[in-house]
Amino acid sequence: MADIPDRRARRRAETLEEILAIALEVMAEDGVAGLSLSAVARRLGIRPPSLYKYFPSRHAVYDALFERGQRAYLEAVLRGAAGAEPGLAAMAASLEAGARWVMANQALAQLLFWRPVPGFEPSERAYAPALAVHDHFTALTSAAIERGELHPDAASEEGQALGSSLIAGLLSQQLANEPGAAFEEGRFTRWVARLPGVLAAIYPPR
Amino acid sequence: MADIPDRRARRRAETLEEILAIALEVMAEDGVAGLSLSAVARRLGIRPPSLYKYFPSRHAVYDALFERGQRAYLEAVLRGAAGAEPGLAAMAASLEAGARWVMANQALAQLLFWRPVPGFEPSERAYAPALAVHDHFTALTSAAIERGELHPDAASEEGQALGSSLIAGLLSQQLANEPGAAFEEGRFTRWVARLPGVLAAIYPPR
DNA sequence: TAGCTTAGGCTATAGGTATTAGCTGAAGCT
DNA sequence: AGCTTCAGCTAATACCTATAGCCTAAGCTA
Repeated sequence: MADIPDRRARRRAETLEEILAIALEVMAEDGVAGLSLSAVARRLGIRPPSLYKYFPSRHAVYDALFERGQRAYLEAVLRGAAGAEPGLAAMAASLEAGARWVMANQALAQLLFWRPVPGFEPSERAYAPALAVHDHFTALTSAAIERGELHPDAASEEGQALGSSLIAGLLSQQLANEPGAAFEEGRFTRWVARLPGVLAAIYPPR
Repeated sequence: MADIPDRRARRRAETLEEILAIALEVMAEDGVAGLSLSAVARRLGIRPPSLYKYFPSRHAVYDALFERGQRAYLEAVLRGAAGAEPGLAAMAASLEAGARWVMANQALAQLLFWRPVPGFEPSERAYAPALAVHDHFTALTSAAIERGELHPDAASEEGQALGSSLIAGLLSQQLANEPGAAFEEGRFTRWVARLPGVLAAIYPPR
């Protein structure tokens, strides 16, 4: 009773997970915008309309994936910083952890950061973790400034814009040009570890 | 006779142009991957199958747009550099001209640089101008090095990777976050003019 | 000018997609 | 034991790309 509080709900949750996992498979094969509910249903062994018992629309599937993706990315970025000395070292660790996550979850990353699906706009709820990621990097920047590793201007709006563009640029280039390369060998990902140094060169302390 | 060498061919070419122009409109409204030949036919006032007299497939339309886009971008980038002093000044002018082109042709730029259409791979012919763009920026870098504005390492593979990531990052962030902003006001595009300075900070001469 | 060719439109059709409506059997609850 | 509800189903609508084949008029040629 308390052991199996709601059998049906559990089975339902399992099926839901299965659907999302298959959707990721399909996206990895056919591209993010190429996700087809019919293909998902086929692989799951049911008819397409039955999927609508779980998600009200194709966009709802994207939204669920978007939310899980943002959460997972946030967690990766936070865990990356956790073990490191605060300041630029933590920033380097966090950026690298995030970049590794992106390279390991390319289809999902494209959905999160490039919005390649025509009519899809994530819900506020799904977008929330992205704000936490932003706050996290703002905090890392502030810590680096306090430690005298960066000029205070690095925390300005323009500094944040440049910082986010740096990592976004490296990853978008890596995904577009060498999606299969290992993190250590990627022409672009190899720069990730040096990104805090780049930032320090542009915003030298004092 | 020599005046109107082939009337039919001219009309055909006109219709072809019209189709591509409408396709751009549709892409701007419904997203790059949301291009529908039926919508194009509807706006042109013909039935969808008639479009196949002009293009053998939807991908062929993308390919024609891709080629024209690459050509136009190449021209923008070359013209930008043309009036400027060689070296970093020319690089700044060229980057800015390219960035302005991207912001003015967002749908096309997404097709060119982000490949958001599931099965679409541009033909070699359509891709050719992209190689010229690459060569152009390599030449600009070399000139800057010769003038003592950059360290020779800027011409290395890793230097080129960073340079292309810098501009790609700024533009992808601008398009994703403030697609409607004017070039001068964009939080990210405002960095474009300072990009050569950034490069010089990372690869200081001597 | 008369006749032939063909480009560029059309309809019909096949097979794919998302989505809605409504039926049904069985699982689970009371 | 009976009731409820859930999770599947089929059928149908309204799109989409793409192919096959018809038909007309524009344009070329004898």
